[in-house]
Amino acid sequence: MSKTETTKKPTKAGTYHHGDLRAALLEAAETVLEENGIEGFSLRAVAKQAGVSHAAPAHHFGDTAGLLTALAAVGYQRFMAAQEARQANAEKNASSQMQALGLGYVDFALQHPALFRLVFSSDRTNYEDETLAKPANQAFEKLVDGTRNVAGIDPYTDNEAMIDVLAAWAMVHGLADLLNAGRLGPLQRMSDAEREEVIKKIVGRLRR
Amino acid sequence: MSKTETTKKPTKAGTYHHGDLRAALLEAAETVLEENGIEGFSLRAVAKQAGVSHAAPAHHFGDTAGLLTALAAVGYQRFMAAQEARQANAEKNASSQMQALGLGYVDFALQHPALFRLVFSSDRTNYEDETLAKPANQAFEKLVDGTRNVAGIDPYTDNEAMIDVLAAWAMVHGLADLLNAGRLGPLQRMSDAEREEVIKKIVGRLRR
DNA sequence: ATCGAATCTTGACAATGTCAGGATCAAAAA
DNA sequence: TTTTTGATCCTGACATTGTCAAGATTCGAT
Repeated sequence: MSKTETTKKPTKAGTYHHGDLRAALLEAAETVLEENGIEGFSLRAVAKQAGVSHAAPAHHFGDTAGLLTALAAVGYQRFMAAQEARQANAEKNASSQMQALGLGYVDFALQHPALFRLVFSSDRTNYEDETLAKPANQAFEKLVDGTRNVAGIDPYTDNEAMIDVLAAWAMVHGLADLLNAGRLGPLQRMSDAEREEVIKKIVGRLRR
Repeated sequence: MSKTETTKKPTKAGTYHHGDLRAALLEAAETVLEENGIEGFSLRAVAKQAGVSHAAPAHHFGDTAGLLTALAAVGYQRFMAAQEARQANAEKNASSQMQALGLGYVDFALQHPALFRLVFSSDRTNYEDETLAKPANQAFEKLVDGTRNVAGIDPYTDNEAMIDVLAAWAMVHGLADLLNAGRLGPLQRMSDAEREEVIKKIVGRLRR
């Protein structure tokens, strides 16, 4: 950014070294992913979007799986941000906060469809990588916390409460994934408000 | 099969024309899909597996999306077969038959993981194609029928019953998808019998 | 028996992921 | 200040992929 202009300018910034290419590549990757979908994702398209050579990403992420793994970690930030936004606008009692988690889950799927697939249904991410496993566990912990507050019991010590956790996760995830896949035709064409009411009713089928 | 052996033998059958290449390609495609996963799926690998030239599939399916769409239709046959197998071994009352639908759903996901993804979470299938839309609707009708038998009301005329349909679908689909993605660690390492008990408990959270 | 259409092959092209080797730059070492 | 070392980024190459065009082969109807 602050470097003097050199003769050749292989990058937008005019410097041979980019400065923060890793972050720029992640941003470009998110753009390419949302535009082309996960099956049309291309490493070279990411490089072009970032204005660097086609082999540049390898130095920061290794291969495609490495880049997609790092991008999935970013996806979890978007995911938890969507949930926290819902929680901030919801009443502070346990059950409203729990419902907000579910609505945020669906929000994320609808606002970032390709990222949602990358995070939850891709073979090209490596969950053994700590940079991805950590936010994934954080997101799960939010669900466990919410359930603990509603049920009044720690799911890690009470099996029935852990069943509640898994049931809530499965229900909301299935709803989000089917919506994302366009498999719930009538729901897709509703207004946001209408759809939200139906979603609340569906999730309301979750009882003990 | 019954043709006389010709001099050159570009195909396994020894004939220039294969006879039923379309079916052979579908079979090969299913093999390649389960071996390489959906993201490693390759048209040329399918052709090689079937013993024909790399461009042969185009004459029967157009492009990759065409082949995958036809393969997804096959997937729905596997899917409904898994459900019917469960129903055949279940008690004949409405609620047991409904539970069997769910268990068959999960069976399909675990027995055909890549096919499951192709059917439910792929951008490369065309649901406007009648050959795919038809079995998809058939599968949905099985769910509607099951719910009608349990609730005693037609979901197409009663909104609450349709909510039941969607809730059951979302719950079971989410469970199957998360299991398929390996995101439910503890459940994965259980024996089939143990896992089935937990699954029944989770789905049991579905009440009205 | 012949002709047209369907079936399948061969060859080519652009695009892709990945690797090897070289160019450039920043910052520590001298 | 100069040198050096390692990180950063580029160029070029290769095998693989999907798709198209054109030719070869076979089937079926006339």
